[in-house]
Amino acid sequence: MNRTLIKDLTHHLDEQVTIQGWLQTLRDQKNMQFLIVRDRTGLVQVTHWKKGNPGLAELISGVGTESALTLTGKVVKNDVVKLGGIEIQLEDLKVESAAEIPLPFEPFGEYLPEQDFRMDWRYLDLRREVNQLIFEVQTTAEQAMREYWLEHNFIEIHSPKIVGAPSESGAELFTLPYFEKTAYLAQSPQFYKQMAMAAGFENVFEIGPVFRADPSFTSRHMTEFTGVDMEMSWIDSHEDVMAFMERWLAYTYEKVAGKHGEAIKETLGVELEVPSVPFPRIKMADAHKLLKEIGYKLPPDKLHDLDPGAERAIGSYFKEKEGHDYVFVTDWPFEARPFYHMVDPADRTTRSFDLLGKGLEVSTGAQREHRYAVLRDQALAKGLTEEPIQDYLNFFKYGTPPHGGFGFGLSRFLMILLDLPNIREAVYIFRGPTRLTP
RNA sequence: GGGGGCGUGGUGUAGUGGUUUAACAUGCGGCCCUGUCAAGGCCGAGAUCGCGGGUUCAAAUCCCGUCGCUCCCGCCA
Repeated sequence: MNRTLIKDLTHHLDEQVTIQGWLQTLRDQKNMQFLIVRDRTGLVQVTHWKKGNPGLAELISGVGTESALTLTGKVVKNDVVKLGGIEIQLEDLKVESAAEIPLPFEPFGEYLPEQDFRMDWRYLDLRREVNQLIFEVQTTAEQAMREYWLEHNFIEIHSPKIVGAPSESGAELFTLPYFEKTAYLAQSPQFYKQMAMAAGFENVFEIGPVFRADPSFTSRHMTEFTGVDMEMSWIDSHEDVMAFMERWLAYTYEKVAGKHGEAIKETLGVELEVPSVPFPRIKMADAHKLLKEIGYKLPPDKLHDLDPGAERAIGSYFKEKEGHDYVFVTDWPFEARPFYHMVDPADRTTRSFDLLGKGLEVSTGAQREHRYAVLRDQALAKGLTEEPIQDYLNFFKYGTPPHGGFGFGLSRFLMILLDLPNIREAVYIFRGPTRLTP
């Protein structure tokens, strides 16, 4: 099979070609049949003069839209044709796989079913151009991230997703029967990437699944998502992590904008702007002052934290003030952070940050506490006991460099990048508290 | 887990107490017309209005319960 892609048809004028794709529209007339055929690269009109081949005409009449076809014919220039000014004069057609009639919904209709229904028929939903673009962008973004890491001597790791002990709070863990024991699905690669620091890998990254048993019903939570994690050694503070991260992210934007900028603008109406480096930074204490100034009232139980409304307020403040989509909120109080974040002796804040993108929390990072005794004491201060985290604490017994890193949500990043209103549009298959299929 | 909203043919909507044999669009089936191109025209099938109970002479419409979906909050990426 010598398949020609639809986007390349203009290079084959007056030649016989074979194309493969889906029937998007059939206009079945008295004398002529017009088939609009789609592959990943575009659309083309295929014409058939019925009297030339009545048998073929009959076959075509019975083909449902979205059937998978192989078509052979001659490419001709025809200015009358509104779709690209070319058409294929059909000679042969093979129905590789007929689509049942009717379809559950029309992926290319003038309106879309509600999201939950589209999720039921995700493979049809994904046929839409915008969805193909989203995952092309994701592919390019991940490649750019890897490129940047590899240029900076990072090692890729794949940490286990079946774990024997909680890696952080112990909440939000899925349990799993494991022979005679109970295991858990990893809620984070946190401990394992720190283990790589103890192992002398110096710089590591991992892109992999993360599981959270939190029954969260929002447009930005999933029970399984792809975590983008990295950890780097020999840092002085969280500032080193942020400085790396913003360049890494700007590099990713450059690559995505270069490859898909036009398509993104055309299909999604979003003008990609590569964020300038450095990103704005604001310390948590100052963020609280800022919120007071701009009149955002935090609930009383949020004295050491931010709520989503505050994050959106801070995001739009920096967008307006500095024209920046991203802002680091740094130096969080220990009360709002996990035990392994390093506490700065100067002001008792942690050397940590959240990265907000368009007001959405997309990443959390920190310098980690690498001193065994201090780490143990911080765990105890959080009410943890040593026993379940002893394996983790042991990482810091035999020479572990100062280090830090971040976790970053891949789908949340796509939401921010492409202005998607719901994380379910930014992930291949959504997993939520009540969504286990397809 | 707490709170709000929604649930009407396959799909998207209209209808918020009686004039509704539930309307419109799209899709589906049939016929007609035509090198069509967001094709057009005519006809047709398709919903006991999520489910259960109640109020009323009368319920898609009001009330209660329940289920489903959804958004917000909590929590986080």
